[in-house]
Amino acid sequence: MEPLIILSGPTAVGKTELSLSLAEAIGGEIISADSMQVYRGMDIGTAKIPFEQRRGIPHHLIDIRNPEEPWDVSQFTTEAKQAVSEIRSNGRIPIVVGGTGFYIQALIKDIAFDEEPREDGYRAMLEATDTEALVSMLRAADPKSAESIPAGNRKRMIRAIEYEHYHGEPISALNERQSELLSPYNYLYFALTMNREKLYKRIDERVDAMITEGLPSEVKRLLDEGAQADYVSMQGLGYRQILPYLRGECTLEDASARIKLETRHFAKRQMTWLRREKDVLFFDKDELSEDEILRKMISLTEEKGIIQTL
RNA sequence: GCCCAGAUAGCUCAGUUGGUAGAGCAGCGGACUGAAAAUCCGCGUGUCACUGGUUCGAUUCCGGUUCUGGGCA
Repeated sequence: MEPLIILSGPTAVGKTELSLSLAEAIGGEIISADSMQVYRGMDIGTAKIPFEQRRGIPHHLIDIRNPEEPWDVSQFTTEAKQAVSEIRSNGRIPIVVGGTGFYIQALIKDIAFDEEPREDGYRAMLEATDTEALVSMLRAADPKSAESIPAGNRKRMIRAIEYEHYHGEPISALNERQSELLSPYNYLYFALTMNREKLYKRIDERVDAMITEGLPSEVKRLLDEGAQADYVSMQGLGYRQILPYLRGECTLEDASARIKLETRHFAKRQMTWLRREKDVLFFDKDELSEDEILRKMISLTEEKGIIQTL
């Protein structure tokens, strides 16, 4: 089985810093599991680590798309798997680092995504359909999903209907089948945590720093280069909330407060996700120093046979 | 100093024709299989400022006190 290390945790908990030390210690390369750092030119708002600070460690899946290009789990698993084999062929250890739990799940379970003719306008049709009609369509296409997806969640209803339309099978059946998949990786899933109040404070400080470093001009530059508000990339935290400010609809303070608030909500959702995932090994930064965490991670890595001790 | 209006959940406020109260936001919990930094679901006891009075019963009515706005001097 291919070895794989995962390092996750809520935003602003300190994943990036630790990932560098870990990679140095075990001869690893980093694969970013971050849905926003893939975009070029979106640096400040995504807290992307500048090239000069990477200590020579190769980082994969960062700056690989332009803001107008769509990016999703399916593309992530394809490219992440390529990165894994590339890293392995160099005799190094892949370390997946990031806060997008959905991507990590798809990768470690090796979920297969079949081709879909996405450009046929079917989704656009569903998006224009009113909620009540969507509910009936979903009941007909996939009664199980109709029960588990709340009618308020149009996005997931649309996906379930769309999936059945393309594949002739309910998405709930696919999920059941794939939930039993065994991972092809010999992996360790690490996650950092921290006292909530402290984490929220770090988020606030980080947002203030982003504003100081010029987040508004970064967003303005993206717009000047043609970015549209409805791009997936422009839904990112820190980007979405700066748009009304640039349109003169609110003050910078309002926008900043909004980013802080929504980033805190996001961190909370990330924690919910991680708590539910099986095999996650949590490291509490309030109880352990950076060094202690690193040492523990390394020894677990040895025990698991991911790296050999000399 | 006088007049007026307020004082209810962490915040902004609604309400109770007298039977001890409820929204939004925040906060907390949860879901999540091709947008996931997305999208969605659930959770509301708090000396109803304090203090006397009327009343079977007051957060609600009346008096006083304190505080906060606004106005007049």
